[in-house]
Amino acid sequence: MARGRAPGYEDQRVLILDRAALLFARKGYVATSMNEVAEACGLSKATLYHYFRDKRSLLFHITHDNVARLRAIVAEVAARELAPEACLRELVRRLVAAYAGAQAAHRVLTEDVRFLPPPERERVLQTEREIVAGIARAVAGVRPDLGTMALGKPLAMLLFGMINWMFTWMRPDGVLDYDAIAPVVADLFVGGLHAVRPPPARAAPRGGRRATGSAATGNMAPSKQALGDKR
Amino acid sequence: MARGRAPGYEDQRVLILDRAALLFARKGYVATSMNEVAEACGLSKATLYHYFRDKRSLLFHITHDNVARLRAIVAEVAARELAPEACLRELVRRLVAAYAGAQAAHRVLTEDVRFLPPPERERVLQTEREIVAGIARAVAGVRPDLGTMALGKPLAMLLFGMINWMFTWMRPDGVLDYDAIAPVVADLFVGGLHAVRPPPARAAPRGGRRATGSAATGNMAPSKQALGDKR
DNA sequence: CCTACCGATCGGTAGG
DNA sequence: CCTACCGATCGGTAGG
Repeated sequence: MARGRAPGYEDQRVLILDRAALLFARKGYVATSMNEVAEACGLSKATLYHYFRDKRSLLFHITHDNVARLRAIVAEVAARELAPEACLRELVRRLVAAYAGAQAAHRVLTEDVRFLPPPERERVLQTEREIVAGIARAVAGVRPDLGTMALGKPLAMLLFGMINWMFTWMRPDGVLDYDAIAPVVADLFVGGLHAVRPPPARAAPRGGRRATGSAATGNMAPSKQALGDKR
Repeated sequence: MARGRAPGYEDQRVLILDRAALLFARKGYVATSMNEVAEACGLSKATLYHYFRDKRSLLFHITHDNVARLRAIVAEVAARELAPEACLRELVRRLVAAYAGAQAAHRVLTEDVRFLPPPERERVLQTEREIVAGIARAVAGVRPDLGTMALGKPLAMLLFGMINWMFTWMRPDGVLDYDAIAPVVADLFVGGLHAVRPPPARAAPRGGRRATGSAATGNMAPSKQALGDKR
Protein backbone atom coordinates (compact mmCIF):
# COMPACT_ATOMS: atom_id res chain seq x y z
CA MET A 1 0.00 0.00 0.00
CA ALA A 2 1.03 3.59 -0.54
CA ARG A 3 3.87 2.35 -2.68
CA GLY A 4 2.62 3.25 -6.16
CA ARG A 5 4.34 6.32 -7.55
CA ALA A 6 7.02 8.12 -5.70
CA PRO A 7 5.16 10.77 -3.74
CA GLY A 8 6.55 14.23 -3.33
CA TYR A 9 8.41 15.14 -0.19
CA GLU A 10 5.41 16.88 1.32
CA ASP A 11 3.02 14.07 0.43
CA GLN A 12 5.34 11.58 2.04
CA ARG A 13 5.42 13.67 5.20
CA VAL A 14 1.63 13.81 5.31
CA LEU A 15 1.42 10.06 4.87
CA ILE A 16 3.92 9.48 7.64
CA LEU A 17 2.08 11.78 10.01
CA ASP A 18 -1.15 9.99 9.24
CA ARG A 19 0.24 6.54 9.92
CA ALA A 20 2.12 7.72 12.98
CA ALA A 21 -1.05 9.31 14.38
CA LEU A 22 -2.85 6.00 13.99
CA LEU A 23 -0.12 4.10 15.79
CA PHE A 24 0.22 6.68 18.56
CA ALA A 25 -3.55 6.65 19.03
CA ARG A 26 -3.64 2.85 19.25
CA LYS A 27 -0.62 2.11 21.40
CA GLY A 28 0.25 5.46 22.92
CA TYR A 29 3.15 7.68 21.94
CA VAL A 30 5.70 6.25 24.36
CA ALA A 31 4.92 2.62 23.59
CA THR A 32 5.20 3.14 19.83
CA SER A 33 8.66 2.64 18.38
CA MET A 34 10.09 4.42 15.40
CA ASN A 35 10.66 1.00 13.89
CA GLU A 36 6.91 0.42 13.97
CA VAL A 37 6.22 3.79 12.41
CA ALA A 38 8.72 3.08 9.64
CA GLU A 39 7.24 -0.33 8.99
CA ALA A 40 3.69 1.05 8.89
CA CYS A 41 4.86 3.52 6.24
CA GLY A 42 6.73 0.93 4.21
CA LEU A 43 9.97 2.78 4.92
CA SER A 44 13.22 1.91 6.57
CA LYS A 45 13.87 3.63 9.84
CA ALA A 46 16.70 5.61 8.26
CA THR A 47 14.32 6.91 5.58
CA LEU A 48 11.79 7.84 8.18
CA TYR A 49 14.47 9.90 9.88
CA HIS A 50 15.04 11.63 6.57
CA TYR A 51 11.56 13.13 6.76
CA PHE A 52 11.41 13.86 10.49
CA ARG A 53 14.27 14.82 12.76
CA ASP A 54 13.08 12.71 15.66
CA LYS A 55 10.13 11.08 17.31
CA ARG A 56 9.06 14.26 19.08
CA SER A 57 8.75 16.13 15.85
CA LEU A 58 6.19 13.58 14.67
CA LEU A 59 4.23 14.22 17.83
CA PHE A 60 4.53 17.97 17.48
CA HIS A 61 3.28 18.05 13.91
CA ILE A 62 0.39 15.70 14.60
CA THR A 63 -0.82 17.75 17.54
CA HIS A 64 -0.03 21.17 16.11
CA ASP A 65 -1.70 20.57 12.75
CA ASN A 66 -4.71 19.39 14.63
CA VAL A 67 -5.18 22.35 16.97
CA ALA A 68 -4.46 24.70 14.08
CA ARG A 69 -7.35 23.14 12.19
CA LEU A 70 -9.68 23.49 15.15
CA ARG A 71 -8.65 27.10 15.66
CA ALA A 72 -9.38 27.85 12.02
CA ILE A 73 -12.83 26.34 12.41
CA VAL A 74 -13.59 28.47 15.45
CA ALA A 75 -12.40 31.57 13.60
CA GLU A 76 -14.47 30.78 10.51
CA VAL A 77 -17.65 30.27 12.48
CA ALA A 78 -17.07 33.42 14.51
CA ALA A 79 -16.55 35.42 11.30
CA ARG A 80 -20.01 34.51 10.08
CA GLU A 81 -21.56 36.45 12.94
CA LEU A 82 -24.50 34.14 13.36
CA ALA A 83 -27.16 34.58 16.02
CA PRO A 84 -25.82 33.37 19.39
CA GLU A 85 -27.56 30.01 19.49
CA ALA A 86 -26.99 29.30 15.81
CA CYS A 87 -23.33 30.14 16.30
CA LEU A 88 -22.92 27.67 19.14
CA ARG A 89 -24.77 24.99 17.24
CA GLU A 90 -22.65 25.53 14.17
CA LEU A 91 -19.53 25.37 16.33
CA VAL A 92 -20.62 22.02 17.72
CA ARG A 93 -21.44 20.69 14.28
CA ARG A 94 -18.12 21.76 12.80
CA LEU A 95 -16.04 20.52 15.73
CA VAL A 96 -17.74 17.14 15.76
CA ALA A 97 -17.15 16.88 12.02
CA ALA A 98 -13.48 17.75 12.50
CA TYR A 99 -13.15 15.03 15.11
CA ALA A 100 -14.84 12.53 12.85
CA GLY A 101 -12.26 13.25 10.19
CA ALA A 102 -9.24 13.03 12.44
CA GLN A 103 -10.02 10.65 15.27
CA ALA A 104 -6.48 9.40 15.69
CA ALA A 105 -4.92 12.85 15.74
CA HIS A 106 -7.45 13.95 18.32
CA ARG A 107 -6.67 11.13 20.65
CA VAL A 108 -2.96 11.86 20.32
CA LEU A 109 -3.67 15.50 21.07
CA THR A 110 -5.60 14.81 24.24
CA GLU A 111 -3.34 12.11 25.64
CA ASP A 112 0.19 12.64 24.42
CA VAL A 113 0.74 16.38 24.26
CA ARG A 114 2.42 16.10 27.65
CA PHE A 115 5.33 14.25 26.07
CA LEU A 116 6.31 17.28 24.02
CA PRO A 117 9.25 19.28 25.31
CA PRO A 118 8.04 22.49 27.00
CA PRO A 119 8.49 24.98 24.12
CA GLU A 120 6.57 22.88 21.59
CA ARG A 121 4.01 21.87 24.17
CA GLU A 122 3.43 25.49 25.04
CA ARG A 123 2.73 26.35 21.41
CA VAL A 124 0.09 23.65 21.20
CA LEU A 125 -1.45 24.59 24.53
CA GLN A 126 -1.56 28.25 23.56
CA THR A 127 -3.58 27.37 20.48
CA GLU A 128 -5.85 25.23 22.62
CA ARG A 129 -6.47 28.22 24.85
CA GLU A 130 -7.46 30.30 21.85
CA ILE A 131 -9.95 27.64 20.82
CA VAL A 132 -11.43 27.52 24.30
CA ALA A 133 -11.60 31.31 24.38
CA GLY A 134 -13.52 31.30 21.10
CA ILE A 135 -16.03 28.78 22.40
CA ALA A 136 -16.30 30.72 25.65
CA ARG A 137 -17.26 33.81 23.63
CA ALA A 138 -19.98 31.84 21.89
CA VAL A 139 -21.24 30.63 25.26
CA ALA A 140 -21.28 34.20 26.54
CA GLY A 141 -23.32 35.13 23.47
CA VAL A 142 -26.09 32.81 24.62
CA ARG A 143 -25.76 33.50 28.34
CA PRO A 144 -24.13 36.89 28.85
CA ASP A 145 -24.65 36.67 32.60
CA LEU A 146 -22.56 33.52 32.85
CA GLY A 147 -19.95 35.01 30.57
CA THR A 148 -19.63 37.98 32.89
CA MET A 149 -19.07 35.60 35.77
CA ALA A 150 -16.18 34.03 33.88
CA LEU A 151 -18.11 30.80 33.59
CA GLY A 152 -17.75 30.86 29.83
CA LYS A 153 -14.48 28.97 29.84
CA PRO A 154 -15.50 26.26 32.29
CA LEU A 155 -18.65 25.72 30.25
CA ALA A 156 -16.61 25.64 27.06
CA MET A 157 -14.44 22.99 28.68
CA LEU A 158 -17.49 20.91 29.56
CA LEU A 159 -18.50 21.02 25.90
CA PHE A 160 -14.99 20.06 24.94
CA GLY A 161 -15.18 17.16 27.34
CA MET A 162 -18.27 15.76 25.68
CA ILE A 163 -16.74 16.03 22.23
CA ASN A 164 -13.27 14.82 23.21
CA TRP A 165 -14.72 11.82 24.93
CA MET A 166 -16.86 10.85 21.95
CA PHE A 167 -14.10 9.22 19.99
CA THR A 168 -13.51 6.93 22.94
CA TRP A 169 -16.86 5.22 22.61
CA MET A 170 -18.36 6.02 19.21
CA ARG A 171 -17.85 3.52 16.49
CA PRO A 172 -17.90 5.02 13.01
CA ASP A 173 -19.70 1.90 11.83
CA GLY A 174 -22.32 2.19 14.56
CA VAL A 175 -25.92 3.07 13.87
CA LEU A 176 -25.49 6.44 15.57
CA ASP A 177 -22.92 8.24 13.49
CA TYR A 178 -21.25 11.61 13.86
CA ASP A 179 -23.83 13.43 11.77
CA ALA A 180 -26.56 12.04 14.00
CA ILE A 181 -24.86 12.76 17.31
CA ALA A 182 -23.88 16.36 16.57
CA PRO A 183 -27.43 17.74 16.87
CA VAL A 184 -27.91 15.76 20.07
CA VAL A 185 -24.79 17.32 21.54
CA ALA A 186 -25.94 20.76 20.36
CA ASP A 187 -29.41 20.29 21.88
CA LEU A 188 -27.91 19.06 25.12
CA PHE A 189 -25.41 21.86 25.46
CA VAL A 190 -27.43 24.80 24.20
CA GLY A 191 -30.55 23.62 25.99
CA GLY A 192 -28.59 22.95 29.14
CA LEU A 193 -26.97 26.35 28.98
CA HIS A 194 -30.35 27.98 29.50
CA ALA A 195 -30.89 25.86 32.61
CA VAL A 196 -27.58 26.66 34.29
CA ARG A 197 -28.04 28.65 37.46
CA PRO A 198 -25.07 30.80 38.38
CA PRO A 199 -23.27 29.31 41.35
CA PRO A 200 -23.43 31.53 44.42
CA ALA A 201 -20.37 33.60 45.18
CA ARG A 202 -18.28 31.23 47.20
CA ALA A 203 -19.65 31.12 50.72
CA ALA A 204 -17.05 30.68 53.42
CA PRO A 205 -18.64 28.44 56.02
CA ARG A 206 -15.39 27.36 57.59
CA GLY A 207 -12.75 29.91 56.93
CA GLY A 208 -12.65 29.67 53.15
CA ARG A 209 -11.39 32.58 51.05
CA ARG A 210 -13.89 35.16 49.98
CA ALA A 211 -14.74 35.21 46.34
CA THR A 212 -12.73 37.93 44.69
CA GLY A 213 -15.53 38.94 42.37
CA SER A 214 -15.96 36.73 39.35
CA ALA A 215 -16.52 33.06 39.85
CA ALA A 216 -13.81 31.31 37.99
CA THR A 217 -10.98 33.60 37.02
CA GLY A 218 -7.67 31.90 36.89
CA ASN A 219 -9.25 28.53 37.10
CA MET A 220 -8.38 27.47 33.60
CA ALA A 221 -5.29 25.66 32.58
CA PRO A 222 -6.16 23.21 29.82
CA SER A 223 -4.01 20.11 29.91
CA LYS A 224 -1.92 21.40 32.76
CA GLN A 225 -3.71 19.71 35.54
CA ALA A 226 -2.92 19.81 39.18
CA LEU A 227 -1.25 16.45 38.89
CA GLY A 228 1.89 18.26 38.03
CA ASP A 229 4.18 18.59 35.13
CA LYS A 230 6.10 15.82 33.47
CA ARG A 231 9.72 15.29 32.77
CA MET B 1 8.36 10.03 54.51
CA ALA B 2 6.01 7.19 55.25
CA ARG B 3 8.83 5.53 57.08
CA GLY B 4 7.68 6.01 60.66
CA ARG B 5 6.24 2.84 62.13
CA ALA B 6 6.23 -0.33 60.14
CA PRO B 7 2.91 -0.25 58.31
CA GLY B 8 0.90 -3.41 57.89
CA TYR B 9 1.13 -5.28 54.63
CA GLU B 10 -2.19 -3.96 53.42
CA ASP B 11 -1.42 -0.37 54.39
CA GLN B 12 1.86 -0.56 52.52
CA ARG B 13 0.04 -1.78 49.44
CA VAL B 14 -2.44 1.07 49.62
CA LEU B 15 0.37 3.58 49.94
CA ILE B 16 2.18 2.12 46.95
CA LEU B 17 -0.94 2.22 44.79
CA ASP B 18 -1.50 5.81 45.75
CA ARG B 19 2.01 6.92 44.85
CA ALA B 20 2.02 4.86 41.67
CA ALA B 21 -1.29 6.38 40.57
CA LEU B 22 0.19 9.84 40.99
CA LEU B 23 3.25 8.98 38.92
CA PHE B 24 1.26 7.20 36.22
CA ALA B 25 -1.10 10.16 36.01
CA ARG B 26 1.77 12.60 35.66
CA LYS B 27 4.08 10.77 33.30
CA GLY B 28 1.92 8.06 31.83
CA TYR B 29 2.08 4.37 32.69
CA VAL B 30 4.61 3.35 30.06
CA ALA B 31 7.01 6.22 30.76
CA THR B 32 7.04 5.56 34.49
CA SER B 33 9.69 3.11 35.68
CA MET B 34 9.38 0.80 38.61
CA ASN B 35 12.47 2.47 39.96
CA GLU B 36 10.58 5.74 40.10
CA VAL B 37 7.64 4.10 41.81
CA ALA B 38 9.95 2.49 44.34
CA GLU B 39 11.72 5.74 44.99
CA ALA B 40 8.45 7.63 45.41
CA CYS B 41 7.48 5.08 48.05
CA GLY B 42 10.81 5.18 49.84
CA LEU B 43 11.35 1.52 49.03
CA SER B 44 13.93 -0.45 47.12
CA LYS B 45 12.71 -1.94 43.90
CA ALA B 46 13.04 -5.45 45.31
CA THR B 47 10.78 -4.48 48.19
CA LEU B 48 8.28 -2.98 45.79
CA TYR B 49 8.21 -6.30 43.98
CA HIS B 50 7.47 -7.97 47.27
CA TYR B 51 4.16 -6.15 47.40
CA PHE B 52 3.20 -6.34 43.74
CA ARG B 53 4.05 -9.10 41.31
CA ASP B 54 4.80 -6.73 38.44
CA LYS B 55 4.11 -3.34 36.96
CA ARG B 56 0.86 -4.44 35.34
CA SER B 57 -0.59 -5.49 38.63
CA LEU B 58 -0.11 -1.92 39.90
CA LEU B 59 -2.07 -0.69 36.91
CA PHE B 60 -4.75 -3.29 37.39
CA HIS B 61 -5.34 -2.49 41.03
CA ILE B 62 -5.36 1.27 40.47
CA THR B 63 -7.93 1.03 37.68
CA HIS B 64 -10.00 -1.77 39.17
CA ASP B 65 -10.31 -0.22 42.63
CA ASN B 66 -11.40 2.93 40.91
CA VAL B 67 -14.17 1.54 38.73
CA ALA B 68 -15.33 -0.59 41.64
CA ARG B 69 -15.76 2.57 43.68
CA LEU B 70 -17.70 4.27 40.90
CA ARG B 71 -19.91 1.24 40.44
CA ALA B 72 -20.66 1.20 44.15
CA ILE B 73 -21.67 4.85 43.97
CA VAL B 74 -24.03 4.22 41.07
CA ALA B 75 -25.57 1.28 42.92
CA GLU B 76 -26.01 3.28 46.13
CA VAL B 77 -27.73 6.16 44.39
CA ALA B 78 -29.98 3.80 42.42
CA ALA B 79 -30.97 2.02 45.64
CA ARG B 80 -32.31 5.25 47.10
CA GLU B 81 -35.02 5.33 44.44
CA LEU B 82 -35.08 9.08 44.17
CA ALA B 83 -37.27 10.97 41.74
CA PRO B 84 -35.75 10.81 38.22
CA GLU B 85 -34.22 14.27 38.16
CA ALA B 86 -33.05 14.14 41.75
CA CYS B 87 -31.45 10.77 41.02
CA LEU B 88 -29.49 12.12 38.08
CA ARG B 89 -28.41 15.17 40.02
CA GLU B 90 -27.27 13.06 42.94
CA LEU B 91 -25.36 10.82 40.53
CA VAL B 92 -23.55 13.83 39.11
CA ARG B 93 -22.77 15.16 42.56
CA ARG B 94 -21.42 11.86 43.81
CA LEU B 95 -19.39 11.13 40.69
CA VAL B 96 -17.80 14.56 40.68
CA ALA B 97 -16.96 14.13 44.36
CA ALA B 98 -15.39 10.74 43.62
CA TYR B 99 -13.27 12.30 40.90
CA ALA B 100 -12.23 15.09 43.19
CA GLY B 101 -11.00 12.54 45.69
CA ALA B 102 -9.12 10.38 43.22
CA GLN B 103 -7.94 12.57 40.37
CA ALA B 104 -4.80 10.61 39.66
CA ALA B 105 -6.51 7.24 39.62
CA HIS B 106 -9.13 8.62 37.25
CA ARG B 107 -6.63 9.85 34.78
CA VAL B 108 -4.86 6.50 34.85
CA LEU B 109 -8.19 4.79 34.30
CA THR B 110 -9.09 6.83 31.25
CA GLU B 111 -5.69 6.80 29.59
CA ASP B 112 -3.80 3.68 30.58
CA VAL B 113 -6.36 0.90 30.83
CA ARG B 114 -5.34 -0.13 27.33
CA PHE B 115 -1.96 -1.28 28.63
CA LEU B 116 -3.55 -4.00 30.71
CA PRO B 117 -3.37 -7.52 29.31
CA PRO B 118 -6.73 -8.51 27.80
CA PRO B 119 -8.20 -10.52 30.71
CA GLU B 120 -7.59 -7.80 33.30
CA ARG B 121 -8.58 -5.09 30.87
CA GLU B 122 -11.82 -6.86 30.16
CA ARG B 123 -12.66 -6.98 33.86
CA VAL B 124 -12.20 -3.23 34.17
CA LEU B 125 -14.13 -2.51 30.99
CA GLN B 126 -16.99 -4.74 32.10
CA THR B 127 -17.31 -2.73 35.29
CA GLU B 128 -17.22 0.46 33.23
CA ARG B 129 -20.11 -0.84 31.16
CA GLU B 130 -22.13 -1.47 34.29
CA ILE B 131 -21.51 2.10 35.42
CA VAL B 132 -22.60 3.47 32.06
CA ALA B 133 -25.67 1.23 32.12
CA GLY B 134 -26.59 2.61 35.53
CA ILE B 135 -26.30 6.19 34.35
CA ALA B 136 -28.23 5.31 31.21
CA ARG B 137 -31.07 4.05 33.38
CA ALA B 138 -31.10 7.33 35.26
CA VAL B 139 -31.19 9.18 31.94
CA ALA B 140 -34.09 7.04 30.79
CA GLY B 141 -35.86 7.90 34.03
CA VAL B 142 -35.86 11.57 33.04
CA ARG B 143 -36.47 10.99 29.33
CA PRO B 144 -38.14 7.61 28.82
CA ASP B 145 -38.58 8.29 25.11
CA LEU B 146 -34.83 8.66 24.60
CA GLY B 147 -34.20 5.60 26.75
CA THR B 148 -36.47 3.56 24.51
CA MET B 149 -34.50 4.73 21.51
CA ALA B 150 -31.33 3.41 23.13
CA LEU B 151 -30.01 6.94 23.43
CA GLY B 152 -29.54 6.49 27.16
CA LYS B 153 -26.03 5.13 26.83
CA PRO B 154 -24.75 7.72 24.37
CA LEU B 155 -26.14 10.45 26.62
CA ALA B 156 -24.55 8.79 29.64
CA MET B 157 -21.27 8.81 27.75
CA LEU B 158 -21.62 12.53 27.04
CA LEU B 159 -22.06 13.13 30.76
CA PHE B 160 -19.04 10.94 31.42
CA GLY B 161 -17.09 13.00 28.94
CA MET B 162 -17.80 16.23 30.78
CA ILE B 163 -16.79 14.74 34.11
CA ASN B 164 -13.77 12.83 32.82
CA TRP B 165 -12.48 15.92 31.11
CA MET B 166 -12.84 18.06 34.19
CA PHE B 167 -9.70 16.87 35.91
CA THR B 168 -7.77 17.94 32.84
CA TRP B 169 -8.50 21.60 33.39
CA MET B 170 -9.81 22.14 36.89
CA ARG B 171 -7.37 23.25 39.48
CA PRO B 172 -8.27 22.18 42.98
CA ASP B 173 -6.91 25.49 44.20
CA GLY B 174 -8.99 27.45 41.67
CA VAL B 175 -11.87 29.66 42.66
CA LEU B 176 -14.36 27.30 41.04
CA ASP B 177 -13.96 24.08 43.00
CA TYR B 178 -15.54 20.68 42.64
CA ASP B 179 -18.41 21.47 44.96
CA ALA B 180 -19.21 24.56 42.93
CA ILE B 181 -18.96 22.92 39.52
CA ALA B 182 -21.09 19.86 40.30
CA PRO B 183 -24.40 21.78 40.34
CA VAL B 184 -23.40 23.51 37.10
CA VAL B 185 -22.79 20.16 35.46
CA ALA B 186 -26.08 18.86 36.84
CA ASP B 187 -27.98 21.90 35.57
CA LEU B 188 -26.35 21.64 32.18
CA PHE B 189 -26.98 17.95 31.76
CA VAL B 190 -30.44 17.62 33.28
CA GLY B 191 -31.61 20.86 31.69
CA GLY B 192 -30.10 19.87 28.38
CA LEU B 193 -31.71 16.46 28.54
CA HIS B 194 -35.12 18.08 28.34
CA ALA B 195 -34.05 19.94 25.21
CA VAL B 196 -32.74 16.93 23.30
CA ARG B 197 -34.84 16.16 20.25
CA PRO B 198 -34.72 12.52 19.22
CA PRO B 199 -32.68 12.16 16.03
CA PRO B 200 -34.75 11.03 13.08
CA ALA B 201 -34.54 7.38 12.14
CA ARG B 202 -31.53 7.33 9.88
CA ALA B 203 -32.56 8.67 6.49
CA ALA B 204 -30.84 7.05 3.56
CA PRO B 205 -30.30 9.80 0.99
CA ARG B 206 -27.55 8.01 -0.86
CA GLY B 207 -27.84 4.31 -0.36
CA GLY B 208 -27.21 4.18 3.40
CA ARG B 209 -28.50 1.32 5.50
CA ARG B 210 -31.99 1.60 6.87
CA ALA B 211 -32.27 2.06 10.58
CA THR B 212 -33.04 -1.31 12.14
CA GLY B 213 -35.36 0.12 14.75
CA SER B 214 -33.69 1.71 17.76
CA ALA B 215 -31.25 4.48 17.21
CA ALA B 216 -28.04 3.43 18.79
CA THR B 217 -28.00 -0.23 19.65
CA GLY B 218 -24.61 -1.79 19.52
CA ASN B 219 -22.95 1.55 19.25
CA MET B 220 -21.31 1.46 22.61
CA ALA B 221 -17.90 0.11 23.33
CA PRO B 222 -16.31 2.23 26.03
CA SER B 223 -12.56 2.47 25.66
CA LYS B 224 -12.51 0.11 22.72
CA GLN B 225 -12.55 2.67 20.00
CA ALA B 226 -12.41 2.12 16.31
CA LEU B 227 -8.73 2.93 16.39
CA GLY B 228 -8.08 -0.69 17.07
CA ASP B 229 -6.67 -2.78 19.83
CA LYS B 230 -3.20 -2.60 21.22
CA ARG B 231 -0.47 -5.13 21.63
C1' DC C 1 18.19 4.22 1.50
C1' DC C 2 20.36 -0.01 4.35
C1' DT C 3 23.09 -2.64 7.89
C1' DA C 4 25.24 -2.25 11.79
C1' DC C 5 25.77 -0.53 15.65
C1' DC C 6 26.12 3.10 20.10
C1' DG C 7 24.96 4.68 25.09
C1' DA C 8 21.07 4.36 28.23
C1' DT C 9 17.73 2.42 30.43
C1' DC C 10 13.86 -0.73 30.69
C1' DG C 11 11.13 -4.50 33.76
C1' DG C 12 12.26 -8.04 36.48
C1' DT C 13 15.25 -11.26 39.51
C1' DA C 14 19.59 -13.19 41.21
C1' DG C 15 22.32 -14.43 45.75
C1' DG C 16 22.68 -13.55 50.57
C1' DC D 1 12.06 -22.57 57.76
C1' DC D 2 9.88 -17.86 57.07
C1' DT D 3 9.31 -12.69 56.01
C1' DA D 4 11.12 -8.62 54.65
C1' DC D 5 14.33 -6.42 52.58
C1' DC D 6 19.21 -4.96 50.21
C1' DG D 7 22.93 -3.91 46.39
C1' DA D 8 23.84 -5.41 42.01
C1' DT D 9 22.95 -6.97 37.69
C1' DC D 10 20.39 -9.94 34.24
C1' DG D 11 18.68 -10.34 29.00
C1' DG D 12 16.42 -7.38 25.66
C1' DT D 13 15.24 -3.34 23.36
C1' DA D 14 14.56 1.60 23.01
C1' DG D 15 15.68 6.03 20.12
C1' DG D 16 18.94 7.65 17.24
